[in-house]
Amino acid sequence: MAPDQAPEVPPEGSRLNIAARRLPRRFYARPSTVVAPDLLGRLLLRRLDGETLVARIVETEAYQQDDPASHSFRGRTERTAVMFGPAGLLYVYFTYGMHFCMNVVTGGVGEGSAVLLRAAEPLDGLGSMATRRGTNDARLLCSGPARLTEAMAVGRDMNGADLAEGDELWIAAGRRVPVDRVAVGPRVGIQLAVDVPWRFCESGSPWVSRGRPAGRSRASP
DNA sequence: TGATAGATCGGCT
DNA sequence: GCCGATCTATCAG
Repeated sequence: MAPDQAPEVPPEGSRLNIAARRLPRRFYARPSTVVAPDLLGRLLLRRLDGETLVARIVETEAYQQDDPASHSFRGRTERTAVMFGPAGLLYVYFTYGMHFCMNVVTGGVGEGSAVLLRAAEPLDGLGSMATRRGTNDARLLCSGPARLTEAMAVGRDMNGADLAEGDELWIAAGRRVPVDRVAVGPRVGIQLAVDVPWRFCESGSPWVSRGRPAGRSRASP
């Protein structure tokens, strides 16, 4: 820990207070390109075995149906059905034969839009996350969509979970990242529609995934 | 420190 | 069959 950093640690009570405010369904019932940047700084909470894991969202990506890179692009299938459901549901998919990623469904029913949760800053339950991730490096716990999903113990069984009402997984208001500290860039791992800058992350955050927006990468000591 | 290949399997062409 | 909203290990410099 660097003494010169002097991070402002909020009192326990204030953190709990912030964490208690669950985002309502209407928060998600907006265009994915609006919800995605608005999710930065929010708190992702997971109740697991009597413990509550907490992670602060620092990176997201927006997807829409008229988007060749979106799973919903080719219309509704059994796999992508949740994406076409009501806003606030969780869409979990399996990829590359070994990884799960999680999205929050946005917009209206039948719209097929969602926001991919790409990275977060672990706040509580680090031990539990570390065990599942198989590493003690805090930066490697949630800095990537599949990493975040594994750290939060989200799997296929969580597909379709309701973040607006369920008690296993939800998102609390936290503190929104100011617009001037939101960095925008092209999405990661996408071959199509690379010109669409729908990736959002907290500027300068050490918790974002690798493959940062090209251009500014201020050297780290 | 940075780039590259391999792992591994479900969904879609 | 092929490719993918990824991660990790390994190799080169």
